[in-house]
Amino acid sequence: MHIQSGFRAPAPQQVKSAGVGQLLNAMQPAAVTLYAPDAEIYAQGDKAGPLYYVEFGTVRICRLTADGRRQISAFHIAGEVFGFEAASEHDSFAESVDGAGIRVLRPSCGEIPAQSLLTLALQSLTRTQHHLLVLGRRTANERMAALLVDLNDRQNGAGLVHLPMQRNDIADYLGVTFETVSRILRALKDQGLIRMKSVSEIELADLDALSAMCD
Amino acid sequence: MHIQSGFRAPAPQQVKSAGVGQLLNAMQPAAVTLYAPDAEIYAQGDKAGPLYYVEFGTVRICRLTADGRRQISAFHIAGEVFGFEAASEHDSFAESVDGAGIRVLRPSCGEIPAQSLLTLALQSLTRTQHHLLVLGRRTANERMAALLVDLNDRQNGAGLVHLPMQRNDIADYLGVTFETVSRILRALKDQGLIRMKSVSEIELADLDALSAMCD
DNA sequence: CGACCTGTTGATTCTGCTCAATCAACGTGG
DNA sequence: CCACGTTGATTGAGCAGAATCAACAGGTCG
Repeated sequence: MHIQSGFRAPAPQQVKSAGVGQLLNAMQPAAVTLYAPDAEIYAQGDKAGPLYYVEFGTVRICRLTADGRRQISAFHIAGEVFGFEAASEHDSFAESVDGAGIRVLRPSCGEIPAQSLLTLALQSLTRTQHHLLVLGRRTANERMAALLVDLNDRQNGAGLVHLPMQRNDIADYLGVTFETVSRILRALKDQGLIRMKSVSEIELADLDALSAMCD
Repeated sequence: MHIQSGFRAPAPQQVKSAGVGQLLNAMQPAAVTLYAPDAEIYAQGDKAGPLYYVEFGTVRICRLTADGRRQISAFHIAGEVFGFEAASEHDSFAESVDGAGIRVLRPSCGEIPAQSLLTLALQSLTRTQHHLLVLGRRTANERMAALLVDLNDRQNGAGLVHLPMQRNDIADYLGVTFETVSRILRALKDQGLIRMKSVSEIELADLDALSAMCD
């Protein structure tokens, strides 16, 4: 369930990803829709086509195995676009993580600007390939470090990382269990690499060391 | 080192992936270049731009961690196109697995057909996301089953799979060690799911069971 | 207050890695 | 033709990292 809303973005400076600007111009975004935490944005099997622009909040893109194991392939934060798919139906599904504001971009008048869409798809591909390396060849500690460094880069880069998602989501993104996430954070804290201001606020005390852990 | 060659494709029926046809027409492919096994096609840091069409043989797309661990993000076989990248430089590298014949597609006359390129990029993204699920949430047995079923689909689908790559490559694609690959194949054989005609020829004795292992 | 949810921590198990030996296939040179 | 070295695949023994099972603490909300 999602609620139409005239919500305005609380984000002070809206940093759009490269290529997003053109797309927004060409596709005249709809009003912002607010999705409650864990609300479904689109489901596996839904007709693909419209794209989604994150005004604020965080979105997770997921897949399930037949027996219910979940893998989150990406988190999308404010300023990013998601929802493009090769087939006519979505084969992954998207959910709001923490209450996200989304604008639907419909290919209504005129045609889809393939060029800027291509740019976004290639960026997404690059990041997914990088995540493959993380899941295939890194230890749990290194995976966690990779996430923290990545979030730091995508947030203000000031060394204070906000985790909008909970442990379960982090676990399913990193391909480990949530207990392991907890233990890894504890270990990183004990090593002095991070300081935990709160459950969802982490200070990267030694950014160099963390970066070195993930290339 | 690669040798210019007037090689002709030994593949009897050349099955092009969806979207490839248009691209080939628009980009007038160059002559086939033969790459010896393990020969580099492009390196990390190389200027990106040209695309590559696999005439025959197999190509691997790789990334390395700082300490040398390798992850293969994809194998490309005859009829597929690879080499598109978001940035201006490749951040992964491509090598011939078994002696591959490659045509370079240069965006020479006219501009790149963004629409068909987008189709390919999205297909690549979909497959990479699916592979993420395999690496993040599947056991070694399931990963091997996934590869066998995938190769079977992309080859003739007749239940007799040819492995053009060696154990080391399989391991780095599946995110396990080559010893584990060996053991898994042994286990699948003992369970009667596969029969090993040779080191590189595997008969899928129970395709249903193998498919069930990976959704 | 009690039920519930999230996160943390502990004890134990197990999957897959590491280290290592063996074997088969091949090519080379005497 | 055969001894030798090399390379890839298989197999074994022991270990370690992460999963599983389980208990518990803190916070929120009815």
